[in-house]
Amino acid sequence: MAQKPSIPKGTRDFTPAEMANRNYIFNTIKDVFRLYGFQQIETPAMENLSTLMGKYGEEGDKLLFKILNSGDFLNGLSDNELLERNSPKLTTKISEKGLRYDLTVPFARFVVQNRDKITFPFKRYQIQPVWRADRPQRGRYREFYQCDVDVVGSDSLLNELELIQIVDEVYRRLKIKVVIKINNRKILSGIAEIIGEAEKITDITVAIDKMDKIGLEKVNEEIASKGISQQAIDKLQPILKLSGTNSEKLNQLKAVLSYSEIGMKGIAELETIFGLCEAMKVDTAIELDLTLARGLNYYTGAIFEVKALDVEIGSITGGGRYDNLTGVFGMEGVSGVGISFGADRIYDVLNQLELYPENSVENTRVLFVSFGEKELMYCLPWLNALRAKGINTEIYPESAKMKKQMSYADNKHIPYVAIVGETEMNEGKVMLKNMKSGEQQLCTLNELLAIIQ
RNA sequence: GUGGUUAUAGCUCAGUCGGUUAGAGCGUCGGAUUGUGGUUCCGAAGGUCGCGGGUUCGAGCCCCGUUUUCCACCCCA
Repeated sequence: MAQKPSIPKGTRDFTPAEMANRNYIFNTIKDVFRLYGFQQIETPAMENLSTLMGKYGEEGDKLLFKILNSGDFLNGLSDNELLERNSPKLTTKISEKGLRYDLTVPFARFVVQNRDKITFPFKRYQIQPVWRADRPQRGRYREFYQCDVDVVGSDSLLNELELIQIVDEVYRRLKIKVVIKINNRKILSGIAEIIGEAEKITDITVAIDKMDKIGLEKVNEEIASKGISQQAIDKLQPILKLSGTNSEKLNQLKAVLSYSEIGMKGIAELETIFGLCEAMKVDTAIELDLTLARGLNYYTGAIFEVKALDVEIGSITGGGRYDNLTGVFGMEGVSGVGISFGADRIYDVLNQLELYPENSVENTRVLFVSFGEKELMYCLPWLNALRAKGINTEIYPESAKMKKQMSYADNKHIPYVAIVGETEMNEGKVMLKNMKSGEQQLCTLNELLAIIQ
């Protein structure tokens, strides 16, 4: 055998059956997005590296797939530069493009670049693959789809509400039980401020984000290792051990954060959002979770994460508010808030729970079986007529044996087979076989339509 | 990037202590059945045992390297 073909690690092929299931997810999500007035855009798979670099932290830069310049990419490089073996420095000289890492940064770029063509508040959705040079493992791929919805150019917390409603509706339709975890970056900032470590906020949030995984003790260890004083860590404890309902937690927080203006603002925002959700009777449980920090450093207000209740897979949706995302591209003062559905993880969840609907509408409804040139010419107008009625129809393209043609129909789960031979042609009919019951009858075109429609 | 793990037919996997010609199920193809699939029966094709090197009289099996798979960490959807 020749060399076995393969695909890059962390990437996947999708069979027709798998695509039917994936499209079910994408269509469900899309339908809900449109229901709330969001419009679709697309951006290129590759962006200039200058757009991407520095937006995801230094870790993110490493996880970017970089595209080698075309042609003689070593042209203009001195031998000295090559001998230095300084990869990051060399990278900037031999690669100027990279594959997108998420949809949010390209979207920010899009807004800045197309500001003359869009009306604010701009509500867009975007469903495209993103790429990360990560090491793949369960629920983690190097190529995966994100389904982003964002609103830019509006500070209103109504947007946060609508995003929560979208989450609520999407997972209701997909029949996945979830919990929405919510937090607010301003509260985290307030906490850092109160304990006197305002500038260590990132370290603190990264550490407490791991609360679920490694527990209180290890979180404290990690915080300490970042050079935060024991005194500050002590002050942090009551906050990490918060309990009760959302409003109980908020009240406890109010007591702790009363001297932090920003912290109190975060609390007020959360109270508003909870109030709105209650008024709108959002079904899904919403849980204030201070350990929710998320790595992306551009969130400034609400932070969301959605976890599936019945499957262990990490978060399947995440997002938040970022006050000045377009600022890095020279457009100040535009606030945005958005969330991203991880289609591939949702796909894994649905696979594990087998929650797909039965009807595969995309499938062929009728297969014509025929035995030769004459029969073929007889069938083709029938195919035209059925397709004109919007019925998915195909004909087996070779005059193969009946057994083979029937097996083909069977494997493709085609519910009806129309058999055409001498007898049928003489009568101007076809023999229609129901593949499930095995019954068959001679039909005119209208009789056939009546049966299969 | 760090640590561990895996690799045998298209797929899922057996393969004893290192011993002759590497097996099964499923799938594919052909036949039983020239116009009837899903069930059954018969038969066939399909392998550089991931790749490269080493140890040995002899390696799918042991050793080294490399690639790959999966898992944990980092990080994340």
